[in-house]
Amino acid sequence: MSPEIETLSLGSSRQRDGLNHQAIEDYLKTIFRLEEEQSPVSTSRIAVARAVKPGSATSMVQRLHKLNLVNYEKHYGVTLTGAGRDIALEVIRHHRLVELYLIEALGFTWDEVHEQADLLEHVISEKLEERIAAALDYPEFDPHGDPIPSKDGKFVDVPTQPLSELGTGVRAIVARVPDDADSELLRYLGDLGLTPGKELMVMEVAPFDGPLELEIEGKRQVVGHRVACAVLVRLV
Amino acid sequence: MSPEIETLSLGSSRQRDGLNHQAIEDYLKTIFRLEEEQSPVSTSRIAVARAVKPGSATSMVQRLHKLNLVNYEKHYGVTLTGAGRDIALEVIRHHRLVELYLIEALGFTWDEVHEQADLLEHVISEKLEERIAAALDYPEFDPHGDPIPSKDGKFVDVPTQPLSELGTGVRAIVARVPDDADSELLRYLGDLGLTPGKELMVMEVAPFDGPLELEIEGKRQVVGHRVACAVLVRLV
DNA sequence: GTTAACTTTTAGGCATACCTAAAACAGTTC
DNA sequence: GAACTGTTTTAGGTATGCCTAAAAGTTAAC
Repeated sequence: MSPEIETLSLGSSRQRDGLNHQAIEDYLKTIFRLEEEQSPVSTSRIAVARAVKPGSATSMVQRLHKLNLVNYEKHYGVTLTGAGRDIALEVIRHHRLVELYLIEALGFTWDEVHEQADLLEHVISEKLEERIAAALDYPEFDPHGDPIPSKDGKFVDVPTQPLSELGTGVRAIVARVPDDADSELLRYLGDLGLTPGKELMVMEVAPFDGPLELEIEGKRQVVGHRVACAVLVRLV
Repeated sequence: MSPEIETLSLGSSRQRDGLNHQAIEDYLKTIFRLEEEQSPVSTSRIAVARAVKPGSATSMVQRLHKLNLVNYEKHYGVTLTGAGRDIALEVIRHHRLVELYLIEALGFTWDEVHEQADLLEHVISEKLEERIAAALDYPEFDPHGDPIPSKDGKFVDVPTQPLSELGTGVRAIVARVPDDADSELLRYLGDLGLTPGKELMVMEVAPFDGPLELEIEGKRQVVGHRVACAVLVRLV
C-alpha cells in the first residue's frame, strides 16, 4: 500500500490532511456495489447511482485512478483495485454494523437506520468499530440480511433469487431486503412478516407480473410484483 | 429563524445542499467557548483556537456574519447570535452525550473519547441524540465534568476555580477537567484520582507556582502547578 | 462506409475552506 | 500629531467536488 492509501483507511484522516474522504469512500462503495451487478462499471452507471452528472463521475473516477484506488480505461470502464476494495469493504462494514447496532442497542426500527448509518459510516474509528462489533458478538448479517464483511474483508455469500421468480408451491426463506429502500416499503415488508430469516411458501402466482399469494407464519398474504422483486430469498 | 438557519440545524443537511456544515459548526463551537472566557471574541483568538491562519478565521467570520450566525464588527470582535448559539449548543450537546455514551455503553476510557466525539458530533440526528440521552437517563454532566446542555439550551452552571488557586487546608470537590487535553494528561489525572466528583483536601502548597500536596480518598498525592491549573474544583 | 444516436470526456465555472503576502487599521509612545 | 507596533483585513492562489455545455468517441443502422 502506498502512503496515501494507508492514510485513507484511517477514520480521522479528514482532520489531518484536509482530504474529504467522504466523497471518495462513497464512490468506492458505489463502485463495489455496481461491480457485484456487472464489472467493469461504466462512468454513467456511477453517475446514475450517485445522482450526479456524467462529467462529475468521470472526473472523480480519474481522481480515484490517480490515487490507485480503481483501474480505469476510458470508454471501457472501472474496477476496484485491492486498495480500493479494502476501503469499500471497510465502509460497508461500518455501515452494516452501525445499522444493526442502532436497532439492537438503541431501539431504532429497521426502516430508520439507513440514512443515519450513511453518515456514521465515515467517522467510525477502528476502535469504535471493534467495540460495536464486540457488543453485537461479531454478527455476520445486518438487519436487512446483507452480509457484514469481517475485518479481513471476507463475508458470507448466500446465493439468492428474487421472490418474484418463485413458482407455486415453493418454500423459501427470506434472505435480503433492500437496505436503501424508502422507509414506507420497509415498514410494509415488516408488517407482512417479510423479514430476513422468515420462512414462506408461495401459494399462488398470478401471470403477467401479477401479485403473489404467500403463506408466512401461517398467515396468507398477497404482495405485488414490484415488492416481490425487491425481496431476495433462498430456497429451503 | 431564517430558512438557512433552519437547514443548518439538521444533521443530514450536508447531503442535501452541499454546504459543509462541519466547518461552520466547529467555528460556532469555538466562538461559544471563547465567549465564555471573554466576549467579544477577536478573530485572532479564533485563529489560534482553530489552528488556522488569521486570514482564514476572518473570512469564515465574514461568512458566519452573512448567515446571521454571529454579530461582527471589524477590528472589534465577534459574538454569537441566538441562531448561532443554538447551533453551538446543539453540537456541544452531541459531543458531550457521545463522550459519556462511549464510556458508559461501549467501554471506552475517558482519555480516548474526545477525538471520536469530535467526529460524531456533526452526524448525530435528532432521533439518535434523543436515544443516546435516554439510554444515559438524561445526564447533566459529561465524563470530564462539563455540563450537557438540555434540548432547550439550558445547562447547569457550577461556579468553579482552578485547583492551583486553593490554599492549604481547603477542602474541595473536583468539578471539571479539560476534555480536549491529550490522553497522557487525562490518564495521569485518572491515576491520581482527580476525576469529577472526587473530594480532596489541600495539604500543602509550595510557593512560586510550586507543586501542591493533596489528600484524595485517604491517599497523599503531589501534583505540579501546571496540572493543578487544568483541574477546576468547587469548594465544599 | 457514412450517418445518426448515444455515451463519455473535456473545458470552463462556482462555492467551500484553507493558504500566503501585502495593505489597512488601532493603540501606544514620543 | 507623527511614528511605531501589533492586530486585522484584503487580495490573490490552491484543492475538492460539484455543475453546464461542447467536443470527442463508440456503436448501430442503413
